[in-house]
This record gives sequence, C-alpha cells and structure tokens, in this order.
Amino acid sequence: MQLVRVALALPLMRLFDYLLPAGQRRPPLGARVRVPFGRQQKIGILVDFPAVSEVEPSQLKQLSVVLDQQSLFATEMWHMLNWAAGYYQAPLGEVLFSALPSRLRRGESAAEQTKILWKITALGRQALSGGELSRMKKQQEALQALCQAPLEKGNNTFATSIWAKLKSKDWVQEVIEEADIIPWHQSAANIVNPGERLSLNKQQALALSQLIFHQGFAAWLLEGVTGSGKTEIYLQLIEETLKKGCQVLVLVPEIGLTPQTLQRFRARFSLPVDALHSELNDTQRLQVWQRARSGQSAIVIGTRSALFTPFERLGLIVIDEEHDPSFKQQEGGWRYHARDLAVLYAKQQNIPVLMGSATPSLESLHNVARGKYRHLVLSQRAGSGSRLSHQLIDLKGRLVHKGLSETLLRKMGEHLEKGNQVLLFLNRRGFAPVLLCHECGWMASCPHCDKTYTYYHHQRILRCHHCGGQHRVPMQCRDCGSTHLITTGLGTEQLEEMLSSRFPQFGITRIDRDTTARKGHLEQHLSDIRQGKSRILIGTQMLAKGHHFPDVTLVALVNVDSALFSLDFRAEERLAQLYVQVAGRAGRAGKPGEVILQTHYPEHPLLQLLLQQGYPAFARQALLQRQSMGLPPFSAQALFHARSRNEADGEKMLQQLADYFLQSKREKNISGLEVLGPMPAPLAKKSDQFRWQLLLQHPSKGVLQHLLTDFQSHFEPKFSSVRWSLDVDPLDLS
DNA sequence: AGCACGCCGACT
DNA sequence: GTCGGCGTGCTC
Repeated sequence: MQLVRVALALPLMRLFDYLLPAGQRRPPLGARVRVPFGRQQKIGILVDFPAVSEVEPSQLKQLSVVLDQQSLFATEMWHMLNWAAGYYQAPLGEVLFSALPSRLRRGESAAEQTKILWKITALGRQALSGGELSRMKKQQEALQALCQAPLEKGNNTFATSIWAKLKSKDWVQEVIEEADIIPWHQSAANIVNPGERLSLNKQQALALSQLIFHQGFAAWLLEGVTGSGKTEIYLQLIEETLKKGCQVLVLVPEIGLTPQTLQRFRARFSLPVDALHSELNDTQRLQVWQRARSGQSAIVIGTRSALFTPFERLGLIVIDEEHDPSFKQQEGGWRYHARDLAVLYAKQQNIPVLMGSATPSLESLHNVARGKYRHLVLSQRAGSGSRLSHQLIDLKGRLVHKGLSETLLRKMGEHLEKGNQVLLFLNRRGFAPVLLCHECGWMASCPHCDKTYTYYHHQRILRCHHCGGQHRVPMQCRDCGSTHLITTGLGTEQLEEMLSSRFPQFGITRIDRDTTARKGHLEQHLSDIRQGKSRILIGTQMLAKGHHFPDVTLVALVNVDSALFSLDFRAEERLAQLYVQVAGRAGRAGKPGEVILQTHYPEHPLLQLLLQQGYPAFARQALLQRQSMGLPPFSAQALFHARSRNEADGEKMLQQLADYFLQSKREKNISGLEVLGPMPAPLAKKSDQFRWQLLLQHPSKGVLQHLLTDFQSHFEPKFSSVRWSLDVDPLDLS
C-alpha cells in the first residue's frame, strides 16, 4: 500500500505517515490532505512518498480526503520553504502552513469561487425613492451604493447585519457571478499613465540603465539619500518588468503600507495593483492569493508575509526600506527574515531583487563588500530639496525643562513664530516610565512582569507595557507607607502637557500607540497635522517613517542616550537609521530645515561621525567595530528562548543545551563556537513566566546551521514544563 | 497546538 | 462529596 508523509501545523519537528486509500490516485507533493490525528481531524500537506515508515504498519492510519489535485506551491516556492524550514530550524508544517491564506489552512477550496454579489431589487429602489429609510442610515447608504454598482458579499464596507436586514425585506438579492479569469497582460491596453512619470537625473538614469541592462538574477542594493528618488527608480524598473509580461512583488515595512503609497502605484500603473495589509479579512487575503496565482494582478504590494504570494509569472521583487527590522518575523514559531528569503527566492527564479534604503543595514552593506549584492548609489537629491543644518545639544549641566534644553525651546519658538511646524521625537509613551517613593526608593512595578509600571497622569493609572496589565495609582508607598510618591523620566504624555503650557497658542498632536490605538485615530491625527491645525507634533518611532509633512522645519530627538549605551549591539545602527529617517522629515518643501539631537554624550564617536560625515561613514566605522568584536554580520548567531512558570526550570533546560553544545564543540573540535549563557532574558519575567536565553555564535553560518541540525536530531530536552524556541539570526536579543 | 488523563485545592 | 486548575503525555 502507498505511504504518504504529511506535514501538519504543529510545533513538532516531526512528520506523520499515513496510508493512501486503495484506488485513490496519488496526489502531487504540496497538495493538502485531511487526516485523522488522535481523536481529531487535521489538514496536512503532502511532503513525501516514503518507501517505508518508521512506524509499525499496524499503527498507520489511512488519510481521509485528498483536498487538492494540484500542488498549492510552485517549484521555487516549495524549494524556498523547505530550505527555510531547515535554515530557521522550524517544523516544515508550520512553515508551509504559514505561507497559505488562513482559509486554505482551514481546508477550503483553493479554486477561484464564483463571486456572490448583492444587487438591489425593484422593491429596494422603491423603498429608497419612497424615503422610508430616513431612520436607517446604514441601510440607506448600502442601497445607494448598490445603485452605482453591485457589491461583493463578504467583501464590502457594510456589516453583515445590515445585509441580513436588507435581505429580509427583499430590498436586495444575492446574484451569483461566474469567475472569469483574465490575466492582466491580456486585458490591459496600456501599462502606465505617462503623465505621472518623472524625469530622472543623471545618477538615477545611470542606476536604472544598469538595472534594466542586467538579465536574470541579481541582488541590488540601492542606497539613496532621502529625496534622491528611489521610488521613481522602482516605478520605472517595474514598468520595464511589466512590459515583458511579468508580475512584480513589492515588499514594504509594516507601517509603510499607507494609502498614499498604494495611491502612488495605482496612479502610475493602469493595471490591477493588489495590496496585502493588516486590515484585509480572510476572504480578501484569499482573493489576492488567487488573483496573483492566476495572473490577474500585475503588482502585489505587501508586508513581510506577502513574500509567500504565489505568482503566475514573477519578474521582479522590490524591497523598500530594506533595513527595516519589521522584515524579520519576531514572534511565533518560525522567525524568518523576508528580505533574506526574498534574495534566495529570486535566485531560484532567476529574477532580480531590488532593495532600497537611505540607511542600508550593516548586513546588506557587508553583502555588498563580499560581492553578494551589487551597489547602486544615489547621493543627490532629485528635486528641489534644501539643505539641512544639524546640531548636537549637550545636556550636561544645562538647565533642562522636562527634558528640553533652553536652546531647543527657543528654537521651537522661532520656527513656530514663522508659521512652521515642529516635530519632537521621544521613544517613550505615557507620562513617566517610573513612579517611585521619595522616602525609600520603592518603585511601582508589575507583579506579573519584571518591569516598572508606566505612569499615566491623565487617566490616573499605572500600566504595564509588557503584559498590558493596569493598576490604579497607589496613594502610598507599599514598603514604607510614605505618601510622597514622585515620577522620574519623561514620556510623550508629559512632554505634551509641558509644551501646551509653554506654547498655549499652538495646537499639539501626539502620536504614539496610546493615542492611535483606536481605528481611524491615526488618520485623524495625520490629517490635523497636514491641515496645519496642530503645529507641534510629538511622537514615538511611529511618526518617523513614511509620513510627509511639508511644513515641518525643525525636528528634534529629545533623548537618545539609552541607545548609545544599550546592551544591544545593534542599538547604534538603529539610532543612526532613526536619525537619518527623522532628519528626512524636515525641510522637504524647499524650506530650510533644522535637526537637533539632545544628548549627555555629544562626544560619542559614532554620533560625531554620523553628524559630520553622514550615514555611509558611520556605517563603515560601525562595520569595522563589529568585525573587531566578531559580531554579526561577521558571525552568525542563534538564540534559544525558554520560558517557564517555575523560575529554575528554564535555566536548567538551557544549561543542558549549553552542556550539549560545549560537548559537541569538544568532540567535533569546532573552534570559534561561543556558547553564552544561560542568562536571564532582558525582560526576565513576563506575564508570570520566567524567561531565560542562550546565545550561540560562530563565524560561519554553515557551521552553526549544521550544529543546530545535529542538535535537533540528537537532543531530547527532558523538561516538559519549559516552552522553548529558537531564533536563527536574531535581530533583537530579547 | 489540541486534547485527554490525572491529581490536588475551594466550593454548591 | 464535586468542579476545575494546570502539569504530563501523545498524536502516524
């Protein structure tokens, strides 16, 4: 009897064997099957036809149903995902399933369904003109929309309850529309709206011609200063690709997929452009998957996971803001880097991948130096951008008002008086990060996490930023009973309060996760800023990217000292990238811009280098430093995380791992392997769980990967109470 | 991951 | 006396 090997969406490094029912035709690899699993049924993906099974033949069960007659994965995607499962040490099932839209994970049909449309009935038109709907606003709106065009069921802006009501009154009806699949290159008359095309300067033209001239795979790093016109190069290269009848995938950072970004693509190309963003529902996600696979969409724009979109004929991958950490999956089972996988995938497809950034990651610059990536540099601003002046303000011994120096406050006044906007960055929300007892030093901290509570003055609560827990503000110190409780440190809420009394005549908008948590609030704030209602903008990192505020002429980083002396060796790189990004917010509309950075350590060599010679010089120096310390990208890292209820168990388990790796090192004579830990995680306790970690480092990625693969097959940790995970190429040591 | 089994503490 | 908390073990 035919055996099949199936990958299931489980956190187990194991595959499961089943029997193919007699008479069942052998399905292709990559097809889904439904299988009995314990006393439940599960969906699995067929990954092999083994000749023999390690399981007793009597223990084997038959699979229940074959769900696909064709593989859901094209060959190159299949190779990439299989490789990724090995490289990231993740269960194959988890990897394969994460590449599918959730409706397919649940076993629904992969074929394009006939759409069900809502259409208005004659009765509905009567009701609408008869004016009986004046008190049913939403129903009225829905009917009016239907008068323009039918809407798709389950894929429109009206709630299902509205449709249920309308249907019960026979004002609308469901009409089935046959799916007709027309690839975009058969339906499109012309590709671009030429009026939108910008002319290129010499540097841009040279870069573009290199991109166009090159055939087949190449990984390009396009390093261009803010305003140098990277996007225009993307767009013109995309145009060339489309002309060849190929589709294009564009990957953007998590917060980069704004309506404006999308608008720019849709305005340029008179072709179907599909976006994969967080607000799509499962049906819409499946539709994009199908449209790309059948060739109906010409361009797909999305974040990290859009990499797994199947294409009928992919011709180019563009990765914007390639340095952005959100391309690395940080949570959950398998922690992949979409940029790194995209390069591998492009190589397999023999197509180019274009990565752009004003501040490339040190990893990518190192890949340029090693000859893996080709470098394109745009050093000139394309438009009429004006020059920026940069200034470091030494906070040492200065009079400081809630974290702002007199100099900064004075400059703010000057810029505001001229009718311009001012932007302040502070990477800490809430009023203050600490509430402490002035008598004994006790600090209010979260009982579930090893962290102090953040104090919220307006709401009079303490909030834990790690587990989301809340507590009312205590009146007394819990240790000594003193009522003299004070805050220390500065958050955006406090900054806003201070500035509103200092500059009462100017409107203030604060943008952080607290003020934008509710849907639509971010858009509202941004529109207030664009209309000039607010003149002082306060924000965390959220405000640093993507948004374009033409009237901002002064940008200040209120406090960057924590990044200069962080335990995370990437903190300086992040700060430099943030600084350049933030500086890019100032003076974009021809007005002279000013950038101010406040610090207690103005003499810090990397800060000096960054301000005096710019990001490329900073990056060169930072790379030399990484090299001398043997840190990535000059070594590979893998980070084990362990968490447990019991404080000791996680450490004990990781100690076993450490012993295992040290033994391997001795036995196999692996020089250069470093085993660091176990050590408490930076957040040693979170949500009542104790967290430990163990870091492995070796100069060679290949050696480290072999070691990890051996470990997976030889080592059986004996701690079932410990949840552990592995992060290959971690970006955050937390 | 689910799901069952099994073992102890606080409840109608 | 039971309900239910989560530790442990298993799934082809």
